[in-house]
Amino acid sequence: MKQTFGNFGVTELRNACSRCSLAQLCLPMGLSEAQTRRLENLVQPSSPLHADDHLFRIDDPFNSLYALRSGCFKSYTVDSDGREQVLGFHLPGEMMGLDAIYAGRHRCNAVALDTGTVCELPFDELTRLAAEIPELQQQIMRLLSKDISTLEDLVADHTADERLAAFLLGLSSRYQHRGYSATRFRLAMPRRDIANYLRLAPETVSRILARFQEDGLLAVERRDMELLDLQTLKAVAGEAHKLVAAQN
Amino acid sequence: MKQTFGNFGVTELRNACSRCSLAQLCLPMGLSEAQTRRLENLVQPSSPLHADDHLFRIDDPFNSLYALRSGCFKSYTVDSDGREQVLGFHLPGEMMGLDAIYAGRHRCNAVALDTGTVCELPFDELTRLAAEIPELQQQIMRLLSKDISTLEDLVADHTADERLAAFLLGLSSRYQHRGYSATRFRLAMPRRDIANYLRLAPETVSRILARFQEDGLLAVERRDMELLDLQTLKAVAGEAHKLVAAQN
DNA sequence: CGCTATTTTGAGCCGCGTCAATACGGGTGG
DNA sequence: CCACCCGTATTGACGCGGCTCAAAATAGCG
Repeated sequence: MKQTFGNFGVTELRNACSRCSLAQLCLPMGLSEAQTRRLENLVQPSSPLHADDHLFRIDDPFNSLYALRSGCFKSYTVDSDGREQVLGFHLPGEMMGLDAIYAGRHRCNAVALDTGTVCELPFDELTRLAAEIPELQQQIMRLLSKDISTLEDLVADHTADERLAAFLLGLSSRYQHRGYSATRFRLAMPRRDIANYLRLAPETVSRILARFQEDGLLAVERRDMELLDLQTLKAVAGEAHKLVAAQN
Repeated sequence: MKQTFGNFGVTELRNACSRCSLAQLCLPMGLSEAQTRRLENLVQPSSPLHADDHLFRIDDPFNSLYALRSGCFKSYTVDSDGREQVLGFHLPGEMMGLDAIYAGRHRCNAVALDTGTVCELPFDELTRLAAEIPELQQQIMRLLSKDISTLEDLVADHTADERLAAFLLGLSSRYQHRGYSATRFRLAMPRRDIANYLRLAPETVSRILARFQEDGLLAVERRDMELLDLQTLKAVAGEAHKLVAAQN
């Protein structure tokens, strides 16, 4: 029974916000049942992306926002010297492409770090619906504003220790909100990407992780991370604990 | 004739977007004459702020966005160690408070660097109007998205030279858009604030300015700045030339 | 005309980047 | 099942950009 055809498939492909477990983290947050159904009608079907598949690239015309449904994505720019600048990691329920609204073209690349699916939201339809549903308009603005807050935290100049501790705590918190363990998780990204995101060298990340492990703050084995002392990690992160390490 | 009373004053106090020279940079951008008049009806009168006057502070409840009408403002946070983190400098026509939408409370302080006036826009009224005027809804989202783009540029890790050159070019461009000289302007902020914004030490900013001057790229005397070689400055700024050095 | 804040200049140092070598691990083919 | 390969991660040695500390110039202001 591997293949089912007929009009059965159409509703299968369409991502139904009203039945999505992420609804309370994602765009439908705060919307009524009826409003959510109107929103889900504009979600475009999309097939899964695999590791290294790009969702969009710099200068692509901006037509849609994307909500991540499963998997983990990375957004990044490439500067004039050809060097990558990681802007954020995205977990299920988070939006991608928000920075493209202003210029009308994508300002960064978005690539899958593992297999995942996205919900495509055509922007003109979305804004039309937002004009009719005040709660949706409000929610879009809140998501945009949240991205600004996150980036404001990221630009603050902190030491390498503070940045890394804050990054791990941010991931922890985001996994927890999604129903996963706050203390044990698998890093979807290589050290190089973590380092780049935090504006550090990969060697520095490696050394600090080793030291945190010596100090009993965590246990890390390649991509497998276990946070052992959240209290001290928060102290190390200092003010940077607000660095939720997400968004664009 | 220094004092005029009576109902004459009421319309004086109200800031009329339709007669404001900044309309094409600010929120009314892209709005029709009629739409602009509806917008200006919700602008709250406000008296001028002087240097060091705060427009809002961290944790103040968020009720309004503010558009700068004249003067120059600085937004900044204070971390757990009591150290300032400058988030941006704001010129006339730019918005302040956008990062507060998400949390419902202000996430930064906004302070006047010199005497200036702002237009207060009550956020609930603004969103109500935005639901009726699609162009306004669009414009608000564009401004939010622009802030994200600006911060994305700021987080990129560049050398001190690149950062400072990009900062000066960003100011130049913003002054030019407002009808002022692109090459001669007065810095509204002390070195300390410039350095903090660029995540550098004030001494570093001072030294680099001295070197830029030796190299004939600019002439600077305290707050008075003249850019002499935009071409080379752009080359120094490299990719960072997009750092418009503004917004939140 | 002194007082104070700002800016500049100098000297030394340290956190983190760079370079280089090694270790590890997962995948592939024999 | 093992040998090999190659990308990822770790570890060590060293250098440098920019920070810190200190002090001198300069300007604004009462």
